[in-house]
Amino acid sequence: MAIRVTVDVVVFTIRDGDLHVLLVRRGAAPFAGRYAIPGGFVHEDESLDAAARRELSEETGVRDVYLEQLYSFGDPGRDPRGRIITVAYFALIASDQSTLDAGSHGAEAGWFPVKKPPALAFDHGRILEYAVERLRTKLEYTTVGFQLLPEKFTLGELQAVYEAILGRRIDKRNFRRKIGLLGILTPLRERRATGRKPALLYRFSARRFANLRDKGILFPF
Amino acid sequence: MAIRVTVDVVVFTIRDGDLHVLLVRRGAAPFAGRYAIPGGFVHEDESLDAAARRELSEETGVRDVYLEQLYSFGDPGRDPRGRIITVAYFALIASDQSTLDAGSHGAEAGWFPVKKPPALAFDHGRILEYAVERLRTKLEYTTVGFQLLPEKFTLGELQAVYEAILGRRIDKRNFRRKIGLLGILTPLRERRATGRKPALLYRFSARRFANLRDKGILFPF
DNA sequence: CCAAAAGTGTTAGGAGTACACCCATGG
DNA sequence: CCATGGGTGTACTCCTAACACTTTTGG
Repeated sequence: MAIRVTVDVVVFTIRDGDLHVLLVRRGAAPFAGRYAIPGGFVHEDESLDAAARRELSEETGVRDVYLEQLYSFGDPGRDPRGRIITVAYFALIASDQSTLDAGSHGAEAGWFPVKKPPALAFDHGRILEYAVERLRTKLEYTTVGFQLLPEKFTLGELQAVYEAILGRRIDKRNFRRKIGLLGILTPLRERRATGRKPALLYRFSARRFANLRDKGILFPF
Repeated sequence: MAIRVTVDVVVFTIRDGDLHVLLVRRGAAPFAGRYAIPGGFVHEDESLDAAARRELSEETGVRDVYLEQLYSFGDPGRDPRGRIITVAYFALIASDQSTLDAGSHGAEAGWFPVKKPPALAFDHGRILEYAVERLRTKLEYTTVGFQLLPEKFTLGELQAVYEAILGRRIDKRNFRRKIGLLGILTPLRERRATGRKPALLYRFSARRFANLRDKGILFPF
């Protein structure tokens, strides 16, 4: 029997100030009833990236998200049904787009806090840990953090994303100064009452970032 | 026809002060006569890591090297023989162990400078670029650099490794001070005449490194 | 009026970078 | 004796981290 290849996509979003991951409940054996990372077999005529995007859109209805290949898991015995190699991806969804299409596949899908995930099927616990670790690392030297926010956001929300993923508090003044120095945020003429005092809204300026990105700009948090 | 899976291993070493990569000349079509990154099909009962180690030892006779999974390449059409997904690895061989077993597979294998590699088969040019980029990145925040040196080495040799891979000169005094601050080298009571004045030999102290590794120690070059 | 998040500067310490000369040896 | 890499210290700059109070609004 041949080796088969799947892609699994670890989808993150921020909900209620905490990092959450998308999981689906398995209906059939093995691991019936357990939660698993969404994924499926790679079609013979599609690239790995395309397979990941297709699975993601089938499971959640979401398109045009940030998607990045993570690692390939291929130990024999990781799937009792046979030799299955999984190319794992991770994806980020803005918090205002994280409502799920009901009934895709009839599968029960839901968001679970990364701090306390349920027991997972197969070796998916390991895949999830790996994805969280990668997300933390990338947060510090890329702009992935913005992918988790709506187009317009406050500085408090941006800081909350960093704190949720890094798992520690960041000094507000230092955070704002450094973000300001990067010069990649465009302040808008709008405010939003996220707390009591209305906060200024910003938008990520991809244009300004492109000018600097290959110069080794770091996010020093 | 099913999807097949290979592992390819991008093997690096330092020769004559420059970064080199191990390539094999293809005997059969497609791309007969071209050079390619060594690799082969994953067996059904072995893990991806084990497959990479096996391929590496079959091609070079080398064991116990630093090996790390790189990325999986799976575009349809990347191999004219059919749908083949390649899990790429990179490996580092100490310069004193880079003599190749002649005649493994009867394949012509040899070291080529990464600065001016020959034209490569398949999408192996892209895989090589990806591996070089990863090596550069990892050099700056891990101890992979030591994998390219023999057990005993001089500070000049260590600096040459960094310069070869990063492609730029490093100030000698700054380099030595920072390496010294890390406290991960054990000075030996031996010297070697690598230039004219005999230089003190050092050994990498994995023990001391382990104490610090999870504290975010960086190699600031 | 009170709770809650917004917003704002300064300082001290540490790290990075630039820079030049003498030493020991082999040929 | 000379060419070659070995070996060493200082000063300036910049980044980081620590730190507290006033403002605005909703309830």
